[in-house]
Amino acid sequence: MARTTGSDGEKTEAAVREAAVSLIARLGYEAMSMRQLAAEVGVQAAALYRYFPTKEDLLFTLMREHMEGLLNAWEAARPASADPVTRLAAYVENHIAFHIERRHATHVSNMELRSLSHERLTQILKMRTAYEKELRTILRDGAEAGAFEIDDTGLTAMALIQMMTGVIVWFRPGERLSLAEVTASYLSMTMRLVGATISHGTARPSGRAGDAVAL
Amino acid sequence: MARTTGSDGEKTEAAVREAAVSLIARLGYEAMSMRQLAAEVGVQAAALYRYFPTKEDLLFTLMREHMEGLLNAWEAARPASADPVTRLAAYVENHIAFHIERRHATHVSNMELRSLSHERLTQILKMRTAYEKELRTILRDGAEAGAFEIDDTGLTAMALIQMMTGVIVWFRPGERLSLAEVTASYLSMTMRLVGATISHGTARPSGRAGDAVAL
DNA sequence: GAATTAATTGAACGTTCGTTTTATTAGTGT
DNA sequence: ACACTAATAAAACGAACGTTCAATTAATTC
Repeated sequence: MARTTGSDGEKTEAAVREAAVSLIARLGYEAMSMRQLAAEVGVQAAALYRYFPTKEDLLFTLMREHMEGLLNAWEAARPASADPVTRLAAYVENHIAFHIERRHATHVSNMELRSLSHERLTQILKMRTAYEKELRTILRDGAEAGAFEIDDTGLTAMALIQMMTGVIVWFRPGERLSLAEVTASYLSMTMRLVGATISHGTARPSGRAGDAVAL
Repeated sequence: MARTTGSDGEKTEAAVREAAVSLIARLGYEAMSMRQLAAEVGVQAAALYRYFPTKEDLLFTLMREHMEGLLNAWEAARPASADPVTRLAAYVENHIAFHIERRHATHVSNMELRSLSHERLTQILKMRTAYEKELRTILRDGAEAGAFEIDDTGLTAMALIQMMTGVIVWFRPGERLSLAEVTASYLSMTMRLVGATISHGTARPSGRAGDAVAL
């Protein structure tokens, strides 16, 4: 046989991407075979090579677009305000919303870095560093303005990002906690962690707030 | 050829474990071949099967012993005191010390869970859950005693563990920060995050402390 | 409706994988 | 010195891997 009725390149490529993200997140990049991916899409393995020249190209494309999406989301969400507390809150809210929305893709981007070539790894890490730098800048500005009390800006940024990203490990939509509740809790924890002393306008979560922070 | 001069089963097995942890951490379980592992040990691939019946058995052994080590370390480090702040501090110190000391093994235990059979995965997760429960208990006790201010015990425990474990991603011994400095910073961040209000005896880190906590 | 292009199949290629089998040598107990 | 066991090498197994190629059909263009 050959071309099948109703076949459409764009649709197939989209299906491949979607299935790949899900399969790689579940099995891991090395454990997923091209034949497995093809079967998930409902196509023969050879057909995949019309859209991605190699398996690694497919992985890299998924990762690059994920990171670009993250940077774009922050670009769109970043507030005009110079108030560090507001900026930090926006960063936390955007980070959690984005990562919960794209749990599988985040998993792939965080776990499969070692399967990239050196050059492509560098490219992805550059984007990641740029994103983290945004947080460090907010923390430094806040510390200098006296709004935060922070030991070490770099260390605090890493701690916060790992804490927030970790949400994708245990959070399942529709379970005990809603996205809004989780976000509110993480916001509250973040503000305490950085010793925020200035309040901002976001609504309060379940009731308790910190001593040092009024949310 | 066959048995080589000076060959010793115990030494070979230890060398296999060590090399396996390092290789799996660097390449991933699926990407590491038994031949590669054998070459690292300086032996033929077939020799590995004298010590581990299958590749998955090897992985499972490494993981199980890592988790047992973690639980034992906490058992030994857990303070007799009932003071939640002291107990939380001990948990944080033990967690960071253990994970930095065994960065590679931690990486393996966190990243390669999906390569285990269902039954073995359950076994590892049971140990992990037991360890996390220790933290939840401390947090709940502290909250009930009024020593902590916590929104959600489970969520806070996950956030703390992910924050602390994340240290292995960026920490490199002998770089900018010492283990003691990192531990002190994480202790400080932890205490603020849980809204600790009671001080305890541990020495202060670099200078700044929180508003809510005096360390 | 013929020519062209797009999408896919089915079969095959060489390589590598985890694992098994058999043979051979080093060490150990007597 | 001799039997026995422990530790390995060497070779081979079938299966699965990523990828390529030629053939074939569906859709599109003119």
